Amino acid sequence: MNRAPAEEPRWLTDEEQVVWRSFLDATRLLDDHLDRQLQRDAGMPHLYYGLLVVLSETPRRRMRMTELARQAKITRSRLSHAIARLEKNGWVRRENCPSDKRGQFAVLTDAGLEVLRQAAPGHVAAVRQALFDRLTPEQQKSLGEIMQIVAEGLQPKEAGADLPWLR
Amino acid sequence: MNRAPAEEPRWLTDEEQVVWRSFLDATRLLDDHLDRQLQRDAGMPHLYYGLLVVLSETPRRRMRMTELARQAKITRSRLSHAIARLEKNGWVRRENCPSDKRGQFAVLTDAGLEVLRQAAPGHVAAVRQALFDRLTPEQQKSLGEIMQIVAEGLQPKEAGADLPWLR
DNA sequence: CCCCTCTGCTTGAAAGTTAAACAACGTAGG
DNA sequence: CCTACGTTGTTTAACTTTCAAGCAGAGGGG
Repeated sequence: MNRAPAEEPRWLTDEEQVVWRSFLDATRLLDDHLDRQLQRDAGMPHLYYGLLVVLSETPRRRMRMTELARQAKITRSRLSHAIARLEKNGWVRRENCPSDKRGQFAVLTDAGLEVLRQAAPGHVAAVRQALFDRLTPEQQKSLGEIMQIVAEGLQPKEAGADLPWLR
Repeated sequence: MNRAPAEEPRWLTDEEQVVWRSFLDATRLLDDHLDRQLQRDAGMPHLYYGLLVVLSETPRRRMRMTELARQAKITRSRLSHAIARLEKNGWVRRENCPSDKRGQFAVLTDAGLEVLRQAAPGHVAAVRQALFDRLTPEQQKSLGEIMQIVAEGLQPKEAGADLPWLR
């Protein structure tokens, strides 16, 4: 049997600790801030807003469920519930996929596009004010590179990877 | 009456869009990843683990509820629920504050400390593997600076700020 | 064609979070 | 004192997310 190696783990250094805490604090606060802003101004959480945005940028304002889950980095289950709620609001409707009878499209309705148009300016302003306006161009660039690396690291190309939208 | 200015909002540039999407993707994936890791290895979500960590670093392994909420950047309501759950697990217990009869301390139990000890190595490893090991020292430094700025920007010192732990 | 497996998506229950209201205590001013 | 108001923490209900099945259609041998 495999005995656990029981080596002393590589704890975070003091500097790393500080970085990590700042990261947790910033993301928690930012998430909270944007969720609140959108709940107030658009009547939905940030994630749901993001789904509408993705749909709005798509050729016929529609996308297959799994693909939408992949873009949003969430599970299909979560997406199912979210779309159900957005459907109840009249902002999204479902359509069957002609080529695969199991498939569903989520389609952004006119009402959905309208809600987006209403909320977008306030939302961009909030994002700018909380993030971009506080950073130098170099920091913005650096942030982009870092986040790109982390995001890619967490969605490896290999088969069998534990990706939310495949759970 | 104030007429809305209705100026064209400053939309995100293409570069900013890319940065912002990467940020959302990375944080969403990382959150999911660590939540899963801790749910599997410690039987609790990341946030709850963080509460135990904070308590463990405190003089007598205890902290007032509001102060704990402030450190964790969450609402007192959320904390109340979280502590109730951790209490049910036997990892935290509540104690009355002698000097203020409204006050409560959350106290880390021995069992709580033990669960932390068990889970900590795996958790550090996960954080390293997903974040620190992928970044150069310069990037780590930059990330720290950026996150510090964002976090501070979202918790202004002025009275009347909408901070989660004061809601 | 049949069987088996895989894929796409949904469902219902449990767990976690939010928002609003509340009880109880502290505190400052009259 | 005593009143008014702020603070501390909890509670309820509504909402969101997760987890574990589950169902129906696609796909690939035999």
